[in-house]
Amino acid sequence: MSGVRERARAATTSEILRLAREQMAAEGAEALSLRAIARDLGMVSSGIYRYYASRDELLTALIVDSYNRLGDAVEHADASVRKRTEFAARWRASTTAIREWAMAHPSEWSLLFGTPVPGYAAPEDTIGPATRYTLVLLRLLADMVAAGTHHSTTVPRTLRADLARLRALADADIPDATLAAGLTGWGALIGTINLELFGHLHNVVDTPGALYDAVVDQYARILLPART
Amino acid sequence: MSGVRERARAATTSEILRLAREQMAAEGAEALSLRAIARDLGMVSSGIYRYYASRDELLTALIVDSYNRLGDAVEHADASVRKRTEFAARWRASTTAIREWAMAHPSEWSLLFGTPVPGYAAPEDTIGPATRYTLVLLRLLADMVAAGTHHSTTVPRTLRADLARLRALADADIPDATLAAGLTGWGALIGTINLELFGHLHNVVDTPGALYDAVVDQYARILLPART
DNA sequence: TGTACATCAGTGAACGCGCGTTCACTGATGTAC
DNA sequence: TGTACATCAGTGAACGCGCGTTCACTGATGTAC
Repeated sequence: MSGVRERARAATTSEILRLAREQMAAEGAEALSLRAIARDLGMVSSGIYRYYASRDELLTALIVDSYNRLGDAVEHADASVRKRTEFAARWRASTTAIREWAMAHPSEWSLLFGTPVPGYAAPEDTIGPATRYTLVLLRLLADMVAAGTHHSTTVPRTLRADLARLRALADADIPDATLAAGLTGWGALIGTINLELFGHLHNVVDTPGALYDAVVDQYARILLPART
Repeated sequence: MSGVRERARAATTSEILRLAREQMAAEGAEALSLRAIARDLGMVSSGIYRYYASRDELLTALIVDSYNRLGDAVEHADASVRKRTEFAARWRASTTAIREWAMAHPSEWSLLFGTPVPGYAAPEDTIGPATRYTLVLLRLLADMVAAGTHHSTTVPRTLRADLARLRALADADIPDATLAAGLTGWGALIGTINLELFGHLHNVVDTPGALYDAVVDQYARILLPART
């Protein structure tokens, strides 16, 4: 039987995650404390250990959960574009979803894309969820290539092995030039959001959304134009 | 008189900074502890307060110091290109210097470009040093424009006020399109370094230097080409 | 359907730890006359 | 050049704090017969 106990356990487990997210939002990702979560739960501090064996394990759960939420958001945004051949619309929808998720969940974004928590090493479990939002973009590139888009930039030779691996991950025959442009775009998107969230645009750019849009447009121009 | 006392004081003050940097390198930027620094100094913990009034003040000093070191590195790299009209060489030298500094001082980079320390608000003193490395790039743009380079991309209207302010900062008549491309390039450079330093390229890109070079080249193509 | 036992969520006390900061002090270095 | 006083670097003890984790426990929920 599934049982009352099992359901209560699941409920508490996800309540812990919820409170942890709430606490991160208030105090920052590194200030996360098992004792504080227990306090919020109305439970004695040692009780948490029925659910997570250590602080690191909770941290891993949080990271996996956050990557999955980001993945959900981006997948949903891409899927919401009905005509799958409207590549520009899909690009805009997916990339905009990334920034919107970041703005809505800044502390979770910091957990994923900010300074790694000192002493914490992400286990393998995080890899799958971490690639979800990137796979949306990779698939978009693959669809574009299948539809005849191509790029002709030369690519540094040393990058080729890496690009071959990416190609395997995407499971589609995306040319090096396209993949390389995708990678640099990835850095630009994440970087622009980081600049904004980490305060570097204060007194520099008052409308960070417009700057992000400019980046999105710039890479749209690089990635989308040439067809045969 | 300058005096022995004064010189000893200056020596200790910068020794504290040196030990703080060393500690950050070992333990991460957030683990920085006044007591640990005092221990390393062979001084009782309260002694530190003769030199820095609080942890925040030491943090500020560290940030200012790090920005200045980064600024030194980038300024020096740009200045090392004799022919000031070799814009491509200057661009490559300056941007490469940024990544090299980051790789040589990862914890200081995290302090500057990673998740802000929770509860810490950077005071005004940090602004000047923080802009030094960006001013190198802005001046490069200004020199290019003065030599006849121009860009024709359309720029989001909302960004124009921000760009006007940047123009004032650079004290040169750099067109909106050029400034906008510079801003997106900024995000791409910082973002690519962050991806590398924060571990996102593990199992994705084995030669992060090549990826960074690709970004540098890409923005060289965007920023440098068209002349009249 | 009822009883005997096993499971396991949550308790409460304790461990050892390191932290930032304050405070009254000592004793050496510097300054004014 | 010598003395009297002021400055100030560094001491040592103490404050109150919060943390992660362990451990033996109680009592309610679930399971097997």
